Amino acid sequence: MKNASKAPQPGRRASIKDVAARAGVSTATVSHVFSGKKHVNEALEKRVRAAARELDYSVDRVASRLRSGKAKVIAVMVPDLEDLFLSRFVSRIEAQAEDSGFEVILSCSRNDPELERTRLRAMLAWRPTGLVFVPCHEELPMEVFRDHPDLPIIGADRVNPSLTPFDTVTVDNYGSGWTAADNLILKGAKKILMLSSITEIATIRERIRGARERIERERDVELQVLAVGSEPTRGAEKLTEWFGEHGLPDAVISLTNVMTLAALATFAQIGIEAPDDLLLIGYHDSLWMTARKVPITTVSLPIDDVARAVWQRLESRVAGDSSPNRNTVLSTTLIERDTTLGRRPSR
Amino acid sequence: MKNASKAPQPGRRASIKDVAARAGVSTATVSHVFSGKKHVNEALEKRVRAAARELDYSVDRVASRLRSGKAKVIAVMVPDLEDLFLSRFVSRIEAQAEDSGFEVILSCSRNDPELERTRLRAMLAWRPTGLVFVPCHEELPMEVFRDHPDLPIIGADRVNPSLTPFDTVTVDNYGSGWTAADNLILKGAKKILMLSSITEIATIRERIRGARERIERERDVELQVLAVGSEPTRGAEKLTEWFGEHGLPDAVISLTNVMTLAALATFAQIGIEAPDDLLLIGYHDSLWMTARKVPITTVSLPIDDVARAVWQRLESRVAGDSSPNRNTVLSTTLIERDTTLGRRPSR
DNA sequence: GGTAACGAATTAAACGTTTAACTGTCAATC
DNA sequence: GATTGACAGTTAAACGTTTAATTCGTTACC
Repeated sequence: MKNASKAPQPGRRASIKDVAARAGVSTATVSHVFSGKKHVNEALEKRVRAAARELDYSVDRVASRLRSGKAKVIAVMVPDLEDLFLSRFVSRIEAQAEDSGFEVILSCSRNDPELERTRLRAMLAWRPTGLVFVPCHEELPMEVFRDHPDLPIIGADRVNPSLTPFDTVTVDNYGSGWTAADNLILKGAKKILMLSSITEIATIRERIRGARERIERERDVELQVLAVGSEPTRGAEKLTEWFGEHGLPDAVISLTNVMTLAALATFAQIGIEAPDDLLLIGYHDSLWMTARKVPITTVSLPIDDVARAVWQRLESRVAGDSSPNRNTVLSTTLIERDTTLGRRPSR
Repeated sequence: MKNASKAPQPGRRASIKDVAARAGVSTATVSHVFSGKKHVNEALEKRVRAAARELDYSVDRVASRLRSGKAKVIAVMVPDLEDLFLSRFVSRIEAQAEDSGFEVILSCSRNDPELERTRLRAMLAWRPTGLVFVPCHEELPMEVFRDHPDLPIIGADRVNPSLTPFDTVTVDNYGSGWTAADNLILKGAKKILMLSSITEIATIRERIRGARERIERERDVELQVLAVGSEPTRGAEKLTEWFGEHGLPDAVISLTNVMTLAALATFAQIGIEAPDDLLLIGYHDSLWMTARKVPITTVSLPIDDVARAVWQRLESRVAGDSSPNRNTVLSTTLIERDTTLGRRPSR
């Protein structure tokens, strides 16, 4: 008879008590073995581990978190997981979190403030260590945060730093619009069209504002903005329509990836081509933009840097940093490719 | 003096006890108010809610889960979150989960079996209700699953149904390869090149096997396979090299999205074009493939259906369905566009 | 008026851990 | 050979909920 084997109830999972009983030690010792917080005799440790294996025991993090109050979990809330920027952002945050030993709980508000509120509430009920939050609306769900006064929160991307009572990391959308417009103006564009899905998103509005303020410095340049919804084929139709009414502009700035596709589809359909017939700048650089006969000039957003900065800030807050909120703004890069080249010699 | 207000400790979060004390009721009543499992007098309920609001109380799901044993949480493990298929898959699963009131914890193995093992262990320590698992390797981490014998698991996509002791939902990769090859053969292709990043992934191998078996039925058609790694520019170089050595094939089947980009980059660089100089079929239909002058023929993978089937299976398992494991295989669609058109009349 | 039946609220025992406080044991120090 | 300290292990009390069992009061019924 080698073990004081008290078999656990048939259906139940083995708990620390079962392991302790089987190994003939106290539950405290078992806990010490698995948490490594106190040294235990080698022979004992072996016995404990053996017992655990035989019972298919594994620590229940829920109980552990309840008692100790500590758990390495961060919550991530984004408005749209299909968005290229956001899905990559989530991927990066996830990687950093895991490398630092954090678990990730994920939620998506699908651009619905009401959903955002309820899902946020549900996530935070798990008492995560921190929250990475990309809001879907300027109106933040403050009552939810009020219920969690000590929760470190880092806002990212679609956030208005000046309205946000926590750290933020954003991209210089204003500057990117300015730069794009500036580039086109220098190439002699007089009539510029900005193409967006919707203009309700803060980041998009900033891009437009940047371009507009640059253009206001010129007397003979005009800026138009066309919002066509997020459906690319429908967008292409609307753009065609617009071209019919207003004539071809000198340049198009498409404010999202999908809008660039809509623009290209339109161009192909009505038989015009950048840079011969107009100039084109897209937003959010992506592999397919370079693998074409005429690679596309784009504004590249520093996703990886945003993720890094967010994580860094979060780790520092979690570690107890209580300095005033900081707004980190990262700048974009205009990657100049063929669609903004000077007109090519021969057509 | 309207309330027996016993203020909670300064730093501490308010617990159910604090709320109970402040509202002058028992903790059970507070619990009933928030869980809705038992009716409580309207006036009392009001008092409880008021007290909760004043104390910024919200239920601690961790404690609740510990006591009740129930929690609606599902774990999701995928090998790569930047992959278009997988990130969309995760998005869909997440949406379905949330709609059914489940929380999602997410982890990414980054194609590393060791990471997969440890992260899986960490996730499952939270005792989720179910697991959606896209493995990174044929060798499944069975010991981890052994520790959680009652956990419903659904394997998806990169999984070999015949080696898997749980439900699976996969795509008919074999059939897709067969169909693609068949299509090209009917158009007279004699020399077909399959372009992949790596051939270690089960799904990729199946696609190749499908094409190979179709081609073996012909006496005068040959199939070559070229693996060029997952870096697109490096891939383009290798492909150029290959063209130099072996001459142009009649058709290229690029087995991933990124490989399609590598192929297009190569074509652009050496000045050839589909379908004039060779035919091209890509995998994984994506918006940018249609918004070109010559839209690309692709094998479309039914991601949304996969996600739906996975979720359906999971819900049924969670509900107690103990029927034998089922392997669901969804078929792909070849969307024929311009890159496999018969040679165009004029060049 | 007595009792049965019911509903609403309370009591107190869990759930599976961690951990402060405690008990031995053994070796080192004077 | 007492005293001290260090170390290894145990005891038992939490952590914040849920919930079975219980109490109490009210109403309904004969």
